[in-house]
Amino acid sequence: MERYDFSAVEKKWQAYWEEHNTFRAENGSSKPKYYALVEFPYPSGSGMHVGHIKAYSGLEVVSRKRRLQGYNVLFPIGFDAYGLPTENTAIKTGVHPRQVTDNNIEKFSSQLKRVGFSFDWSRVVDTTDEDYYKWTQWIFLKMFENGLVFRDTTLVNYCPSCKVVLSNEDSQGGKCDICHSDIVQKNKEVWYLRITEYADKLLEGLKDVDYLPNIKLQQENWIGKSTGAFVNFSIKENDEKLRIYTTRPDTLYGVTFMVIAPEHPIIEKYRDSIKNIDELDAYKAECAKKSEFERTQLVKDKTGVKIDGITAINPITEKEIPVYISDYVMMGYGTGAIMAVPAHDTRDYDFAKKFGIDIIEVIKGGNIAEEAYTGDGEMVNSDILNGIDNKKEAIEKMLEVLAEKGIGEKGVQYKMKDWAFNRQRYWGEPIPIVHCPDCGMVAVPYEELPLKLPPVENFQPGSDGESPLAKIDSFVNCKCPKCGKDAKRETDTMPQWAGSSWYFLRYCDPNNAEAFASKEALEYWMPVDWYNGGMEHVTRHMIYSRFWHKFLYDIKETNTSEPYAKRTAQGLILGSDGEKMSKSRGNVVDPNDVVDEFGADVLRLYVLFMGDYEQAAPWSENSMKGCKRFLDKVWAMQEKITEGEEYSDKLRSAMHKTIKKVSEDIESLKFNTAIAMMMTLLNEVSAAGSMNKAEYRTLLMLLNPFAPHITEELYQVMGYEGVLNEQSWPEYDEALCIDSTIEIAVQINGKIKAKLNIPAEASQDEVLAMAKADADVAAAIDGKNIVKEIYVKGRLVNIVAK
RNA sequence: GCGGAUGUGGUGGAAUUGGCAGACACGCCAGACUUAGGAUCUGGUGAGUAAUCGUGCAGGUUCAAGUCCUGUCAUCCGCACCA
Repeated sequence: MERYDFSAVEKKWQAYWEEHNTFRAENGSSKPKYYALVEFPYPSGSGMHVGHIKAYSGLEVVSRKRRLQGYNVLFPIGFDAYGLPTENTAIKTGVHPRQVTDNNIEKFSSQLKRVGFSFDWSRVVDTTDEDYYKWTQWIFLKMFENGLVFRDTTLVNYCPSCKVVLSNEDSQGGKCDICHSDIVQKNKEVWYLRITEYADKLLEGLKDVDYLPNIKLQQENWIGKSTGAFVNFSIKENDEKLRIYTTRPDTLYGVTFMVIAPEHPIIEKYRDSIKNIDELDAYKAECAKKSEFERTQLVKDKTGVKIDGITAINPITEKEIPVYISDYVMMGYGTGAIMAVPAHDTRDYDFAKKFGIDIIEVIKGGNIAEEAYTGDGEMVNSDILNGIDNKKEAIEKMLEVLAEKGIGEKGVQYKMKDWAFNRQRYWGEPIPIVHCPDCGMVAVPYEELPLKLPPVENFQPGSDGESPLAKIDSFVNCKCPKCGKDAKRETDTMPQWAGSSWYFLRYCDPNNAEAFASKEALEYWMPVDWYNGGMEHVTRHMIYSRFWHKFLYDIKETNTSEPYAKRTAQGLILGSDGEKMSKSRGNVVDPNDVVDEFGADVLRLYVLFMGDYEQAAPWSENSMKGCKRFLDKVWAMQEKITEGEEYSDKLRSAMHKTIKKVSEDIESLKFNTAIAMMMTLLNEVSAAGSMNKAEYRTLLMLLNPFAPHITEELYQVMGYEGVLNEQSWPEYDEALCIDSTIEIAVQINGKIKAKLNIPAEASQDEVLAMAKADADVAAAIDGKNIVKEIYVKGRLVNIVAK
């Protein structure tokens, strides 16, 4: 036997798979289909790190197992290549983003191929490819046609460093998701997708899918549905109604003031009749200086200014109440105005204390002299509601009253906001809209798609927040598709998330020139059976892509309402220092280095063995050695294989148990214990001296999805028939997983006193008799009364004696 | 503040869901083979001399608790003045 030359063997089988198109998925096959999807990478200049490898290895194992189980498997890969880092590289180096992208994709592909992933390389998609983004634009136009696209001038999240407007999702925590600079607020006209129209559908759809519970929860929280009421408060000085949203209509009797956001339009409208307008303007200016992040920090010390000239009337008590502006009320949620109930809301309480406003208790149960009471209880000081429970009855009753009097109605609000859909940068899909002075916004005709990204000299964005495209006259100036007059093209591009919102559909039929995918292909492949990716994409990419897919379903372009039947998430690989891997910390591990030193099979095995797949785990080169040793032992075992077409008596139950464990653990992402079980089997074999041909063959089959190169090679070396990847997954028999003799523990009063080898079939009485015959046990119960005897089949005996 | 997760040997982590805690692996110790070992093989390895004690901490339920209940602490990750 020669020493295992992993490098040569891995190259050999990778070449074989490529030559034989081993992992090509077949459209229209009669086999059952299985669609396993992993998140396609952003091809950055630094290449992949081992985190990518872990992210793909999970469904890689599932895919290889499914093929052995007789499925026609679609396990595709592609590149989500539009985005700022590439463009920034282009600006810095002067190399065109197209070239940068091609180089990076090349690098990523070669890294992936070296690991031996069984992707269908004939279906690679690249979101920056004209044949791909043609359909991204096409879907955008369909949305435009269906009223889901609009422009609005609002305060937007703007990153001064990247010079782009960001969505809420991209500016969480007040930091730019790309460069981590502080976000500032800017008034700008930008594009939006009306994702809020799908809020309910996105929420409802979660009932029908198999996502991990915490993934569902995160999405639910992100959508943030709340139910309550809209109530109109009259203004004493004029005919205006101040409309508010509340989830607590039960507390209307406790409303002692109102607060509106500093940007609330009512201030501008009644500017002339507000006596302290200078003071309000000064406060507004003060607020505008704060970043969104500062403003949303929960602060105990509330600020605000009373509006002198606008007084509201509580529609239930008909009492006059003051109106304040304060930055703790946001224009972006509800109506930008609130009714304040200081007795039962901590923010209103803080504000009332500071400004000396009345606090009226309307729900019993707390001590409002000390703090706001936000719990439930019996209504007081509330006229018609007195004495009833606030949750059970008061809300319902108040809603009836509001409806009767015509001053309010039931309402629903979402935390999710419409999707700011634009970047003022070059490297993205051009938005296919023309601005015509007469016709307004006009869609580029479908037959003119793709609207190609024009070549430019200078990718640097304008300092005024204009896209570099705005500087190219030949691109900007065009004719209106509707009336033919001179018009101007939109120069914003789409945000990074656009291309990834539908890529899983393109994989089904990647070369289709007539449609984003054929109906037949979608019918056959969709939905994705299992989607695995990172937790960080649960509230962005996942929500966006579900939205696009649901829209396409509604216009009858797709056949399933949900794109992903099942979703799981892998844990991060941390650096060996226990910190998140990052270039700046210098703890990044390059898969190429590992493949060079240990081989692809060891890398694959280790990323799955290092811990719970769904949990974060630190990288350890030492631990990886264990995987290397295991594969070396599997290799060395070839010399000790004896003849035998059936499992031997000695190893039969071990074989069945191993098949069962590995088969089941793969399905529940418990790769670490699946691998441990195979190691255990090999240890047992080493102790027994040998295994036979049938047993070895099964071990190779089970190990194949994890370590495909070495197992294929051994399969060939051993002279088994055909190639391994064309065989079938081993079967097990539940009945044969049981050993004939088992060891059980004997406890006296819960303490272990002895171990006993018994026949598996022994009855309770027989086992107890055997237990009592044991010398240690007999000594322990000598002279005591046996109170209770418990036998847990196959596990233990517990005798309670006093 | 709200929500979620996690807490087990020197380390990464197992534990059939209430039934022998520490599988598997790393590391370490001893031995073998070697001119050599950061290679390989064999054995040992939670703590304690012992009885015993041990799953973040304090209680509780149970014949039996890492697992269930109550309280509490710590770490990590989301969201964050959401009316």
